[in-house]
Amino acid sequence: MKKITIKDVARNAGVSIAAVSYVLNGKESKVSQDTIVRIHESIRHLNYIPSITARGLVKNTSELIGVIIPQTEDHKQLVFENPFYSEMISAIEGVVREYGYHIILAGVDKGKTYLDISTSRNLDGAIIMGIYSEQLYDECKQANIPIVLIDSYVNDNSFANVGIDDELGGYLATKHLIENGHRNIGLVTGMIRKEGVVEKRFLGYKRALQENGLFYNPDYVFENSVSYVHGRSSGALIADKFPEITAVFAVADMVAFGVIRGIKESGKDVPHDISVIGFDDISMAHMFLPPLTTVKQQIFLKGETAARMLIEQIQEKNGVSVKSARSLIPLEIVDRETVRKLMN
Amino acid sequence: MKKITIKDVARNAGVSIAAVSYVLNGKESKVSQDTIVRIHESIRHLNYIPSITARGLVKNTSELIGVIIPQTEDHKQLVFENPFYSEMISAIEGVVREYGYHIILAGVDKGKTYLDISTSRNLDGAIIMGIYSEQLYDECKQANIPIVLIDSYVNDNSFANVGIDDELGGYLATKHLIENGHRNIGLVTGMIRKEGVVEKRFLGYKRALQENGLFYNPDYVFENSVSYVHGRSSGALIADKFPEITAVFAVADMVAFGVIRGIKESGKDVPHDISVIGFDDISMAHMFLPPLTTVKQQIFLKGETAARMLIEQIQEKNGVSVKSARSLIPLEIVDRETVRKLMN
DNA sequence: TTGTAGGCGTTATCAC
DNA sequence: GTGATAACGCCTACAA
Repeated sequence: MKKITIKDVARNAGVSIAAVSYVLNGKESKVSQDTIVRIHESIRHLNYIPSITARGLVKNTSELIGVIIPQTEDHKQLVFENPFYSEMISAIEGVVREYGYHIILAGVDKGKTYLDISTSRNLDGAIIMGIYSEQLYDECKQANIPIVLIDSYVNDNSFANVGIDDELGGYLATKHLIENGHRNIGLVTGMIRKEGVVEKRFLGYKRALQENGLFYNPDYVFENSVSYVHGRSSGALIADKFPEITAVFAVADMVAFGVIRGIKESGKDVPHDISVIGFDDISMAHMFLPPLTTVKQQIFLKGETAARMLIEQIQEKNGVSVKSARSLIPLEIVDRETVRKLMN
Repeated sequence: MKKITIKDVARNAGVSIAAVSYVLNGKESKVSQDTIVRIHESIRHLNYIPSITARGLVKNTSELIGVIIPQTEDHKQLVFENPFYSEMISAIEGVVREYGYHIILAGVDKGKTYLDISTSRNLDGAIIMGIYSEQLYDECKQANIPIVLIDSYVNDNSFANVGIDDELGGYLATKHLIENGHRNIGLVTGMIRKEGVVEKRFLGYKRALQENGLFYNPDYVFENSVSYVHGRSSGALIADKFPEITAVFAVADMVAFGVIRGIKESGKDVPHDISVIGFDDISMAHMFLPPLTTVKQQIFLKGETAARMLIEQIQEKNGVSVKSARSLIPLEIVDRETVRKLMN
């Protein structure tokens, strides 16, 4: 089955290759009405589909957008256990497709660096979710294509940026607990790294305590990884050894699920004995039992925004590149059934 | 920032373009030891990365694999609410990357057909999950590239195939319920379409009933969509109006979550009043409360297998293409806490 | 062993 | 309006 090319169309229509290319690229003003229809006919007849590859070679584009997402520790699979990422990708894919782009999904590997795939594939742009080593960002700069970062606090105006105010989120979550009468509030969290999302939430937690005259007790922060298992063991621990803790703030819904499980396994009830608030509002949050009270970030909107910003940057190749744009998605508490009002 | 090409490397190393190309393509036997090292040095020095695009043009490859996944009704987003797909994609991406391929994620749209993206991008292969219209499969055949179908019952040996024995799965689930003493078993399911995954599970359900001398009651099947919401309303309905039903088989874990929610909202308990078994064993199944009893299909293995089969097909371009391979992933009941043994 | 040159499918610049 | 033709970056006979 021979591949049919622009040449075939030209021959079939009895015109030059250039003519075909013109109508293909909307420069129909340069071609007579007559040939236009002849060409269109041939195209349909031959079922011709232009090769993006070939076009890319000359135009130096690929209509491809890289989406980098975190991987599990062992670098074996993408971090998809957390639906957070899939929801975002879904959003990204949707808008990007509108503009004729496709996304290429990749975890960054040991051997192949990001830069490799970016330049070898001639990516038109990239969206990077999560936090990585300095090295990655350096590579990104070298790649020299539009990039938007999601949920990153690197302060580099080579990149556009979309995220949320994580500090505020942590603050809101904790305040919500406090307003419901809780005084001893645990924090179950991943590793608190400088300038990381998790650190900000932690900071918000501390600020809320402080503003309300509560004592910050380091023993109440259970720091390990943003995972269900860590949540689960922490939940059990809290239920067993910290009877004074009446509420916990988990830095992600997945963690919160674990916490609730752990608490229940220790024979206590959520929210009767211990209240729990999560963060993210992944779609599972409202399906969970009991439905999870959480800090809602509009994941879908976040992905959409990132994609829109990227496309914009790609298409304005010429104009003043408004690189260092920064977009903050608003936050909001969704009060469901895992936080109980303490009366006393 | 000028893009550096093979030409630059050649010049820098003081050799011909061909020589560089040779060492790049492992035909080092055609080049002297001396030039090899010179070339390697230049490559590293210049930080040269070959363009897959350009290579693709001549070799007629793209090192790109299309992954087609279902979309929501409105065609606006990918069906990622169900983590089932993300888990599989993660698996696919992992193995495919090992071989230097990348995956391109796309929903099939109204305008752009699958064929469009396949030929315009020059895909090396594709993995298609789910069920589509005849038209898609026709297009696939035209595309004339290796394709493996996941969870499809189209009987066409142009395609390799990986799936599970859905009929058996439905049978196992139902039998498990029966073995636990249940007699009136509801089925909550998506649309039962000819030759669809869901139909098979339904058939298995019927067979189990029959083999155990139970009456198949059409009123007990709640057919609508494979979704949480449908599960939820069905659960409520069953709890309210069908007191004789003591167990339900939900054709997907997501549905089961909904069923359980619906039942609880109607003031009944799972599994005390009504038992529920799901299907898939997505990772959320064991995190749910109560942990879901379900038919485990090894989602990760499924994706991996599909990817491996595809790669194999792609790389054997020459040899007898073993297209119509079919791989069945084994099934197994995972007994957790949503099915109760009835004593009577 | 090394280099020259044609070609992969497009686009875009020129002459005609 | 139209059509050669030179790129784009790379691979690979074929010659040298």
